[in-house]
Amino acid sequence: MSQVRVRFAPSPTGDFHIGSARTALFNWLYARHTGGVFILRIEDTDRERNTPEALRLLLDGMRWLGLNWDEGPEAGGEHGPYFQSERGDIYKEHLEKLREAGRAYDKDGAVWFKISDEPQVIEDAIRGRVERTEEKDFVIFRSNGAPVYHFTVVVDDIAMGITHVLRGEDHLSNTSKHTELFVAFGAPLPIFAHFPLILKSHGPGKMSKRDEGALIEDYQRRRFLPEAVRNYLCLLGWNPKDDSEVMSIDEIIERFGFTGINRNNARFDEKKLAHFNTEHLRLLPLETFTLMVRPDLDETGVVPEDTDEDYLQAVLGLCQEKVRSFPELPAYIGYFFNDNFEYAEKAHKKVFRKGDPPTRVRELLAALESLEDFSEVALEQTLQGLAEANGLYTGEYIHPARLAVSGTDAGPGLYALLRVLGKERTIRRLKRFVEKFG
RNA sequence: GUCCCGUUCGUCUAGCCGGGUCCAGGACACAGGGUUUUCAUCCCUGUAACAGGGGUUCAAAUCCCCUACGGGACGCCA
Repeated sequence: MSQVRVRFAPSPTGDFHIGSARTALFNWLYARHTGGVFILRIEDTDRERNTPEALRLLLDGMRWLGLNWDEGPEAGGEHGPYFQSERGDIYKEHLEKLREAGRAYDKDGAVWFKISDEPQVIEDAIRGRVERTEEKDFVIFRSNGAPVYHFTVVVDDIAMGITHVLRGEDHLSNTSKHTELFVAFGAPLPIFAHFPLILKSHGPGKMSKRDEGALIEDYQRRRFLPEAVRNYLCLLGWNPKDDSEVMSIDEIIERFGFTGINRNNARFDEKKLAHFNTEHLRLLPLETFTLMVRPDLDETGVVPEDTDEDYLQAVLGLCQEKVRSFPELPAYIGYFFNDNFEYAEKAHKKVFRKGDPPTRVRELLAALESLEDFSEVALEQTLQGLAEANGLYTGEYIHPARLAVSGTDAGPGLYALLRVLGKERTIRRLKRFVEKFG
C-alpha cells in the first residue's frame, strides 16, 4: 500500500483550542504510527476572520505539543502552497472541471454545486458504514469570488494526495457533501475516520473556546508539561485497551490505531489532566527538571543569583517529587535560600501548642554543633539519642526543628531537609529561633 | 423541524465484533484507614455503572427492535 498522507487543516481565526489540538494529535499519531506524512494546511479562505496572531498561536501550540509537520508552513513540501489563500488558481482550475461536467452553475452571483441524486455511502474507519443523502445544491464560490470550505477541502485533499481524513464527528454530516465532490472530480475517496468530540466539563455541549481550560495557550502559560497535556489528550477518545495511562509518546505512537478510538463523546476533566502533569513531572530526570523550572525560579526571584549550583540541585532533588506543578515550586522551596524567612503563623501555633519548643531547639543546637557528620543516618541517631536521654518522643524535637529551619510545618523529611541545608545553615537557623523565642 | 452519530461507576474508560470465565475490571475524583517527624508523597480499603422497555437464547453489558436521553450537522463560517 502507498504511503499514508494525513493532514491537519485548521483555520487561524482565534485561539488554538483543545479540540483542534486533539485532531492534530490524532492525525500526527497516525502518520507517525504508519510511517506516513503529516501535513499542515492552513484554511484561511475566510478573509474577514483570519489573523496573523491566531496563526502564530497555532504554530507555537503545535510545536509546544511536539506535533511536527512534514509539509506545511515553514516546512515546505511538494504539494504547496499550504495556505488556501494562495491556492486560488488551483481552485479555479477545478471549478472549470465541474463546469465542464455540468456540475457547477451560477446563481445570485455565487457558484453552486449540483448534487447527484445518489445516497452517499461513507465507510468510516471508526463508525462503520454511514449513509446520508445530500438534499440540496450548495455554494462552492461566494459572490465575492472566494471559494467555500467544502470545495477547497476536497480539492486540496485530492491535490495533496491525502489518503486518510481523520477529523471530529462534527464533520460527519458534511462528509456527504465531500463525497459528492470527490465523485464529481472522478477522484477516489480517502478513508474517512470521524472520532468523538470533547464535551465541556460542566453543562451541555461540546467544548468551545470560551470554556474553562479550553485553550492550549493557557496550559503553556500555566507551565503544564506538554507531554502531560498530550498524554491526557491521547486518552480522550482513544485507549490502548490494557489500562495503561501514563505512557511515553513512543509507546503511544507504537500502539495508536483506529481500533482504540471510541465512538462516544468524552467530557474534559481538568483534575485528571493535573494528575498526568504530576506523573510526568516525577518522570523528569533531575537535570531536565532543573532546566525547566528555571523560568519559574527566575520570575519569582526566590533563588539568589549567586546560589551554588550543587545546592540548588540538591534542593530540587528533594522537592521534585513533592510538588504537582512548576508554578508551586518557588513558594515550596523559598526558605532554602533565605535565612530570614517568616515563621508561618499556623505552623508556629501548632508547634507551640504543647511542650517547650525553645528548650528542645536549644538542646538540639548543642547536639548538632558538635556533630561533624550531617548524613541522614547520623542526624536521625542524634535526634533519637537526644529524645531517649531526656525521656521524650522524637516528635518533640522534630516539630520544633522543622519550624526553626523552615518556618513551616510541611515539607520534605526532616533528616533529608537538614542534610541538604547543611550544618552551617542549620546551626544559624536554630540560633535565630532561640534568639527569637527564647 | 429534518438528517447523522452515540448511551457501562460523578468523570475517562475495559469488556461488546466471535453471547456463558462480568453479582462488570482499571484510572481520576471522593470517603475511610495506615505508614512517615510533617505534608502537598506513598500504601491499603471503600462508595459507585451495563439509560428504559420488549424480543432472540438454556444463557445477553454483549445480538435485534422500540422509546427516552445526549451530541452533531443542516451558512455565500471552517
